[in-house]
Amino acid sequence: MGKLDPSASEPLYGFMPRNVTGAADHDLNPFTKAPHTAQYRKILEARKKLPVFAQMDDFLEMFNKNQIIVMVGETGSGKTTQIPQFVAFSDLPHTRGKLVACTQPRRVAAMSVAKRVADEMDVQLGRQVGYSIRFEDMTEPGTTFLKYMTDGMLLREAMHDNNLERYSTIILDEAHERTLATDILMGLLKDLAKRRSDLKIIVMSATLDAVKFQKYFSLRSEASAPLFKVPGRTHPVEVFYTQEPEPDYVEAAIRTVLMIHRAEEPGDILLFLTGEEEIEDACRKIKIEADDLVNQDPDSVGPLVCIPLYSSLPPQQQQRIFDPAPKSSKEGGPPGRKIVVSTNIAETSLTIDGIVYVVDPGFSKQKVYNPRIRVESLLVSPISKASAQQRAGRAGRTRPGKCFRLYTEKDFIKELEEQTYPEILRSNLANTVLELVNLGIKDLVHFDYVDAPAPETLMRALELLNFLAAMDDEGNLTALGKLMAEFPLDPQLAKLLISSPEFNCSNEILTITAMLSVPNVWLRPNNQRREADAAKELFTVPESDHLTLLNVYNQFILNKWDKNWTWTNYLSARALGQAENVRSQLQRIMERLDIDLVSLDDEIKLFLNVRKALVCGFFMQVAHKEGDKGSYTTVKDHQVVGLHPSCGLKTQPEWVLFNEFVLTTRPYIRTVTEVRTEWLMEFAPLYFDLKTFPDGEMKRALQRAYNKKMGISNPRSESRNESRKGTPTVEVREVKRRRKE
DNA sequence: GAGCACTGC
Repeated sequence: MGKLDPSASEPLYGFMPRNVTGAADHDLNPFTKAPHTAQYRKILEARKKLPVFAQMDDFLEMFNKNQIIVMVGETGSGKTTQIPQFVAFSDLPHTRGKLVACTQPRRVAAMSVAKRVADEMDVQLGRQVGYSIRFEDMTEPGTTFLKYMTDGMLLREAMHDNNLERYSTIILDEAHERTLATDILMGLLKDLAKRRSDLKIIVMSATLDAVKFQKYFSLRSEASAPLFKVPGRTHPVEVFYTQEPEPDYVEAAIRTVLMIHRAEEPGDILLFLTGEEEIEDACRKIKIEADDLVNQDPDSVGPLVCIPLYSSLPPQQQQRIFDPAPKSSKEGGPPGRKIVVSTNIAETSLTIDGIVYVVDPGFSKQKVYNPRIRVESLLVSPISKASAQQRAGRAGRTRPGKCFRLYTEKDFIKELEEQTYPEILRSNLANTVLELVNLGIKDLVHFDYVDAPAPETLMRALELLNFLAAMDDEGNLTALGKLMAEFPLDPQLAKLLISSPEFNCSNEILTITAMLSVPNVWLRPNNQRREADAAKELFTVPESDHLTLLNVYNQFILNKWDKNWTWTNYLSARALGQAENVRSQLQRIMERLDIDLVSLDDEIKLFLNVRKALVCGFFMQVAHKEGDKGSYTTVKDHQVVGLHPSCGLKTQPEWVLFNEFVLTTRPYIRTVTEVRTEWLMEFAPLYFDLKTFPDGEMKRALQRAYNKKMGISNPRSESRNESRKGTPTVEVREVKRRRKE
């Protein structure tokens, strides 16, 4: 029992901060003062069986004595639900108007864990226990004292409160996943711990990274942060390797799956492949071969269903992974089996119960960043040992299982990296650098990273921010940069949005920005490509894919009453709904920052202005047509690229501005708008400074435009919206306010 | 004439 003293004043109920034991066994709920429900007692019994529960007193002792703890617990230890509760009982944050925060890399995890913990504590979700994720704040200020949140959300909060004063303890969960946000938070918290001796920090991770984190979080150079260990609770998984390397991993995977189906005990199979196309293809082949097997030998081979799983699948189809395995085709016949063929989404984000066999070819698509040409691309690469272990673990969630690795044991030991490269080493950091500078970190190169990014990556980010006029030459954030950091957008998009009132089209740019921030809205089912392309054609604005996106969004809003509209037009209702959500969030931020929402009545002029505005954000992503084979060369980087086949442009204009550079079968630029030479020189004079261009077609084109401009002499353009001159002044003419919600 | 690993604000 805790130190219950009935005379003590509420709401402490006799608890002493940092001195609580046996916190769960009271008759009354100390937070609501209501008697505990029967459900509470029942859940409490289950909690008591968790490995971590037995270590509560040990944990509290270590927690009370130390400012920073590194904690490891394998799956099934209960750390994510229990540790934050132990901390809350020790901190009693509500008595001091503070909160305990626990971060998660994913939204669903933050939501579902918060719900579970609210039940465990016998309180209503959103009151004492809540969660906070983008678009949804399920907390009650003044009441909530235990908050689960996404790591990105805590990073946003840090921008407005550098000391994170509201929190008594911050718990970073799943730190081993090394998301960009977690990595930045680790750096910030390490520094913050020195300034706020009252703040406690717990870093929770899988076993392999613990020593690295312990060393990183040693506040005094001699002592590592203490480690608290909790055993996991999973079933054993037997691991098999191939004798020889497999030349074709998809073929080998299909063979292995069928071998399991024929020869192994009942139990579902999880096969990891790398992407949508590969998965759909493998499912087709498995289905054909399995049907063959059943036909040949119906007495010993049962039916098999093959279920694809990847993130772009509609939620309804994703749900199919929870369907039970098929029944025997006849009474007393061989049992059926379910096989899920999945991307990495089944490695961490989604858990499928009943999986007994895992087939792991050892590959996944991974993001890589090339700072030289500023391109992020996806590459099929070997996974890490940690990842292979995680995959194998998926076979042992309900009972002992087996994992078939389609590579040799020698390759596993010698060739696979220990850990997946952290995201911070594989990403374009333009956004992150803007965030860090906004957080007051000026010396980005010497910031205390867990793993420091390549200096060239940081230089590229700084260069971009400088060209966008977000930072001055001394590395300080400009007024414009401050505004840009307020938006959850890439710097180019933020700059575009902030510049758009100058062109009287901020309502339209707001829509385009939202559309560019969500997944692809165009659906193109394999067997209906022609119909889908024809449907898309009807929305196409010939000179600009950006305007096409604007058009689609506006039509979507006009037809919202029609449930079939998206479907008949081959559009993703999910993505369009997300765009609507993002748009309203961005609009709220614009209103808060007093950025005007304006439009023009004249559509021709409006569309021209939208294209001009695009130049203000994307002048660094422009390509010039070279030769007559339809190929383009990007400005400054001189990459030869083609217009992506999805591009709606009817001609091949001399200059195009693009949203992204994708490296697939060949280099493509995607989501493209035709722009004019004089716009480039007028709205990005420093980037398109003739002196900086080598001789060639591009320079000659710029020279022609320059001569023409000098000929007609336009003094106004000299002073207009120079790219390094900070916030553009807003001119409002012919304006009407629209969509004022 | 092609794709979208997965997250997050």
